[in-house]
Amino acid sequence: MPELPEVETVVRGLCASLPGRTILDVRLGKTDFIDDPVALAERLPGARICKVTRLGKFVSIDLVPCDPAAGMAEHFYLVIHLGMTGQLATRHSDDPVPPHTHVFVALDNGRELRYTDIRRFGRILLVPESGIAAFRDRLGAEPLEITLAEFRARLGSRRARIKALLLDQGILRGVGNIYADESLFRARIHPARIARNLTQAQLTALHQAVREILTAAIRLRGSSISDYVDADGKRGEYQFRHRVYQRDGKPCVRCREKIRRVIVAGRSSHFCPRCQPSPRGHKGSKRSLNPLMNTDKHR
DNA sequence: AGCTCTTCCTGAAAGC
DNA sequence: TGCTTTCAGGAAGAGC
Repeated sequence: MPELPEVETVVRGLCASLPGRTILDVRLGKTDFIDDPVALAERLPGARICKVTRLGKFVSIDLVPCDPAAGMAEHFYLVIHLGMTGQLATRHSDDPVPPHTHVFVALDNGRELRYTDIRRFGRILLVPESGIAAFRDRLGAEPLEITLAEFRARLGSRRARIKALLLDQGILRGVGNIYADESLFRARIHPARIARNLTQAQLTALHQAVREILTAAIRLRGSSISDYVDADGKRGEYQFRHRVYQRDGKPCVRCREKIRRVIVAGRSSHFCPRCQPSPRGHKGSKRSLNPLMNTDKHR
């Protein structure tokens, strides 16, 4: 499932093949995951691809319309979220087409950009130049760029569970279930901890853990759990480095305790019960009869 | 404010 | 064996 490292890997692949190309034609299969399929089919042909970037888990393709008559044409952006099973790849037009391929963007070099998505949880939309700043702003901070001070400010005062906040794209953009669990394990923080009850040291550790985990995952071209492949159809290798994600029942690499899976914030969460101690008073551990035991010493 | 539930969708795996 | 059921999950929206 594509999260920041997977999308970053796809974007790097597309950067090698798309910029400078002109779009000749668009063909669409199922369109229920496309914001405005008519606009897509009308506006893409003739447009030139300037660059490809990542915005959290979104791929953003910067386009300039072909409009020789009207000199200064406004850029627009083809923005793609890969959802759970989305794949973006450039292929030769006569390469075999995998099932569930619903968007074909023909390029001026005999190749085409294809979007394949088994479950169609992905999204495709067009964003005008005038809307791209607002689109970016309603996403949270880039996890690889956020400073410690800003990280603390965004998370440290919240009453929600830390796992829910890590997954909230309006706070941090790009972290999903795999890297949230892996980051919390590295920082030794239980996923159900309330964010504002964490110590400054724990927030610092988490800030660093998120960046280290994401950086390491990008280096290994992401995690291939089921369907994920990059723009060249290649699988990632970070799944072999997972310490907790989908390792429930297996021994913790640090202490040999069995990794557990629980639902936190509606999502399956994997953690080591010994390395990531449960919050006081939370179900699973006996609630203390002494109310003083439930006060938070750290704030 | 933040939680749970539901919806979207398909294929894999479990259940019978 | 072959059918049916269950589950998984990113994000958004409803309702509490």
